[in-house]
Amino acid sequence: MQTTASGPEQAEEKATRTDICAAPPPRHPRPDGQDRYTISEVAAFTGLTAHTLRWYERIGLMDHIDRSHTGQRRYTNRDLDWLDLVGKLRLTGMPVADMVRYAQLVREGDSTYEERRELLEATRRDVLARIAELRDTLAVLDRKIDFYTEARTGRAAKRTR
Amino acid sequence: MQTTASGPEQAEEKATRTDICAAPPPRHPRPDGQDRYTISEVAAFTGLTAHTLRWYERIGLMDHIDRSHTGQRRYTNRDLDWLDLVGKLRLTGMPVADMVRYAQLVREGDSTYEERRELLEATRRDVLARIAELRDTLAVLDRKIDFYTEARTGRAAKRTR
DNA sequence: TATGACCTTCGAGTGCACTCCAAGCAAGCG
DNA sequence: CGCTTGCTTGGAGTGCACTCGAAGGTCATA
Repeated sequence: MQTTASGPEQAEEKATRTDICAAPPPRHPRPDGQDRYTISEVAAFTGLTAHTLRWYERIGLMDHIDRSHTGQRRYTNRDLDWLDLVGKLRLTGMPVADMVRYAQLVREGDSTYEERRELLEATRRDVLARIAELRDTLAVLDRKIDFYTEARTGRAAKRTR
Repeated sequence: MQTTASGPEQAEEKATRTDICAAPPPRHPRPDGQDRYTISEVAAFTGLTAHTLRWYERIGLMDHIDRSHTGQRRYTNRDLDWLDLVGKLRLTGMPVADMVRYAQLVREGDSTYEERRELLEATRRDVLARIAELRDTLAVLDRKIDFYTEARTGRAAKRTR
């Protein structure tokens, strides 16, 4: 389905994993035009490794990717959109098996709309819950950071770990 | 491994591990009073297994826990507080190794305040970033859910909340 | 005094999500 | 032509965070 206006933060996170550079959004402009990207182009664009892209295909997380006359993978913009969604779902902590399930439903056609909606709604609830947890954690972190900051500036406070 | 009799705490542990349900606080009231909890009490309270609690101690994520005269672990309220923090940090995706590092700093005493503060601030930034990512993902999910919902009702209401 | 729940240790096993390897084919370049 | 680079495959290896097993000790209750 549609792409997103989604952000550089995905590419950025991936980049952080491989290089240590974090400053400028290393957003590879999607090489628009011909809709037939090699695996290394897609790797550069998504931040995933070529190994991982092949693995995604093997486990059924992606449809069989189109091949060139010599058997090399040629990814389409549609594939890139799908990878974008997969990246987002991955951020939510959704297990790969569940994403594979969703991919299967998509392959099975329109009759699976209802089940897809349910799966997405369950995911949505998870995301909401996780955001709440993180906010909670943030409050704890802030309290501790305050403690250490105050200790630094000389004020006494009670001992925390 | 014939532990069927201890039903409630096992069921509880399973539940905590599988659903990340956040609605009703399933908070075991902390058994206040004597400050000397057995490992299974702590397991029931935290949702971790006894195995995991021993493992945390082995890897240095917890101080050496006090023992009874027969060598059994006796956890204090202070240990419970620490486990609470560990649980929160775990939710942020912080690697166990980093938590061990923090635990070491705590053991090393007041001179490590500054480093602890830095570690916590880095974590805080991570948490903020993750919340932003999740919000972004939520927007994508909502758009897709809308699509499926409209497909079902043949064009209908838009989602609120 | 014996049963059975619960505890101890160390070390090995599990599941997930990659991550890498080896062998081999194909294309572009000097 | 040989060299380099990059792609293909199936299968094996890695790192993390647990998770479990085996062998045995302890303790309250019947």
